[in-house]
Amino acid sequence: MIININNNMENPNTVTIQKEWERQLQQTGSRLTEPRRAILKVITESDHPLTPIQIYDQARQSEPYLGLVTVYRTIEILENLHLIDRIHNLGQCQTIFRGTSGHQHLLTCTQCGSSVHFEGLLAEAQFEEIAAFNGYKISGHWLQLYGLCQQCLKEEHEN
Amino acid sequence: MIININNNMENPNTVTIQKEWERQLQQTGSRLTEPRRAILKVITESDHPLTPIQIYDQARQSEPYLGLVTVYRTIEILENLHLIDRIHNLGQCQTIFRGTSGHQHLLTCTQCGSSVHFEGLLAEAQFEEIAAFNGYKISGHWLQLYGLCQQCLKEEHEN
DNA sequence: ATTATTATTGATATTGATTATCATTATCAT
DNA sequence: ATGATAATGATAATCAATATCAATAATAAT
Repeated sequence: MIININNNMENPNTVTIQKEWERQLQQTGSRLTEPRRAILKVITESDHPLTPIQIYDQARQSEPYLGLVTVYRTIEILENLHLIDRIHNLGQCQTIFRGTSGHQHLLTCTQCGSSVHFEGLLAEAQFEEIAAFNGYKISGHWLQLYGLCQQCLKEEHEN
Repeated sequence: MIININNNMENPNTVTIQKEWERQLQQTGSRLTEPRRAILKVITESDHPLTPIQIYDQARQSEPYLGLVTVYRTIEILENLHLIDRIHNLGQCQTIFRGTSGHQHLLTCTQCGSSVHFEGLLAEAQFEEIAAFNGYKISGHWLQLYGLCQQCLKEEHEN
C-alpha cells in the first residue's frame, strides 16, 4: 500500500504543523521569535524543497528585517529536531564518484567514505507504480545506503 | 540476486577503465592531455567519492602544475559522458524540505520542484540484506524519485 | 506588571568553493 | 613539421556559508 502524506499548501493541517514545530522549539529550550515564526511558516507551507536564500526571500515578505544568518541558524535547529531534511538536487552536489552506467546504486561508509556499487534491487519495479499513484511520471531515481564498512565495524569493536 | 561491482584499487580492471574513459573522451572530440590523464587516474582508481579539492590534491602528486579549474572542467566533461555521478553526502546539501519523521521518501518534479513524500516502499527490507552481502552494517538510507508532476506533464503536452 | 537574565538577532567581516576571463601552451588533423 | 584551436593555469570575480559582536527581545523570577 502506498500512502500519500500531507504535502500541499491547501492542506488545512499546515497551521497545526507550524504550531507543533513551535511547541517543539519551546520544549527543547529555544525561544519563539517573530523571525523564527516567519521561517517556520515558509517551510511548513511549502510543497517545494527550498534553498536558504529562497526561504530568506519568502520570509522577508512578512518579516522585512530578517537576516540570512537567522535562516541558517533556524535550519540548523530544525534539522537537529529532525523536523526538516536536506534534499539532494540532481547535478548540484560536488562529491564525485565514478558511475557505472546502468542501474546500480551506492552503499557508502559514513566513517571512512569507502563505497561500492550494487545492483539487483527489487524495488525498482515499484518506483513507477508509486509515482503514478501520485500523478508523477518518473525519469530517474537516486538511492544511497549509509552504514559502516567491514573495516570500520571492526575498528569500532576494538575501542 | 545481488551483484557486487568492481570497486577497489586492487581490481586489475582499473587500468582498463581508465583506457576506456580516455577512448570515450577522444571519440567525443575531447583532447587527451596529461592533466586529464592524471584526473582520470585518481577518479577511476578511488573507491571513495571525492570532492574536487581532493581530486586536485591527489592528482597533483603526479601532475604538480595542475590547476583546480581543470579539475572542475574535467568533472563536467565526465559527467556529460555519464562516466561519473555526483554523490549525495548526508548533511551537506543545502536544500531544505520539511521531513516526516518515519520512513517516508521523496518524489520530486524536475520541472517545477513540487514534491511529495510517500511510504510503503517494499524495498526497505532488502536494504540490510544488500549491505550485509557487501560487509556493511546499515544505519540509514536516502531515496528520491525524480520525474514530472501532473501539472508539468500537462503543460508539456500543450507545447 | 517589572525587571534581570540571556538567548537571539542582524550587521559586518571572513572564509572558502565555484565560475569567468584571458594570454599562453599543447594536442592533433593535415 | 605545421597550423588551427582546444585546453591549460593564473588571476579575478562571484556567491554561499560561517564567525564575530554589540544591540535587542523573549522568558523566568520577582
